[in-house]
Amino acid sequence: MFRLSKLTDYGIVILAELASRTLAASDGEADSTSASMNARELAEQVDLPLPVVSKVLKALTRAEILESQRGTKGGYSLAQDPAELTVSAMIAALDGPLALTQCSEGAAACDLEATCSIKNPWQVINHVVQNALASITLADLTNPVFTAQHTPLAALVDLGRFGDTPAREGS
Amino acid sequence: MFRLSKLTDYGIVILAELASRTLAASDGEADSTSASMNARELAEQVDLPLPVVSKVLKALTRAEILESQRGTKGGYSLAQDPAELTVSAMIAALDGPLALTQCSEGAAACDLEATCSIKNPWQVINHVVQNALASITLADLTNPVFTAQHTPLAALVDLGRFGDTPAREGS
DNA sequence: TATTTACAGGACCAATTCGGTCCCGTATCC
DNA sequence: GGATACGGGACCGAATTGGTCCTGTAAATA
Repeated sequence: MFRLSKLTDYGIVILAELASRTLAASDGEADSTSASMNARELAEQVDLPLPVVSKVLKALTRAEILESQRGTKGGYSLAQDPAELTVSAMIAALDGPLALTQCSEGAAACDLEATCSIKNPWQVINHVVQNALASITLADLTNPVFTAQHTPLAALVDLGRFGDTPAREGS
Repeated sequence: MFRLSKLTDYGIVILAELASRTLAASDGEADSTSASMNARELAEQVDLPLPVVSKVLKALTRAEILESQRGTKGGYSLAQDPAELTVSAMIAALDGPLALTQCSEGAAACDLEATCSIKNPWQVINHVVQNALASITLADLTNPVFTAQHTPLAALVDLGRFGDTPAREGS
């Protein structure tokens, strides 16, 4: 069904939570100090079982998207500026690298090589999707413009269209 | 791992085969008459088990991407102009509608509603990906520009605007 | 330094999904 | 009427996935 795993879904929700906390706490200095929350707090906040949240957090830490602090006052905090952290990176951290099709995984993974005439195009598709996902950052996700209920999504939606696709101007 | 199913993969290979046949046969009139091939021929051509190919063909027919002809001289042919048939449509036909996350599937599918602050952005992401996939057509896939081995993919990648390396990626 | 808190890393299992096969029905051609 | 081919599912084994749990290690506090 071409969907990403629940873990990834959770992960992004969690990151969004952390990002909004960070935003709420410090104003001027965005990436210097991120809010720190431990697994339990986050689990409550997001209303998911602790073990699950914990699992996700570990994975994100391993991917260096989060930083962890052990001990009594331990917890997790963002390791990157939300504006630099792309959706594509989050997905890669939790779901593994984007690989829509066998062919695109690597050299000999696809045994249709001989007859498959569109090997390359698949890679192209991968790239297009990859880039689409790389064009959205965590900051975008927590941006009130998007969180509002009935927003002119159109702006961002058009983003994906190839003719006009500014929106990523901020880079 | 955020990949689409093998069935979809096969489907696109099959469609590409059919499209290139069509292209080879008729020149001027692109969509008026599409090449017709039966399941067995296609299976051989693509080097996949007949039952599998057959399954894919049925699904594509149901989605009205292909037209079928029964009987002795039966077979399948493209129901649409390759230039009009998008990758997104092919995927939808074989993998179901694009729905990256529970939230985006429909109203009450997601029980995190209360706490999930990024419901809407997920939909945005869906759309962005959707549009990325809608920007590539079957005709593109059979275009020699793409099928050539080491092609300037850059062209298409840039197509996505997002530039080759989204600046953010390399951070 | 002993104790408590919290993360790290896996092992593990149940449940779902996916890939692939098969079968029976119907339409078309000869 | 017989042969060919598509149509629609049922079905099953295999591979993932979602979720839990357990053992270790690091940090803070008394």
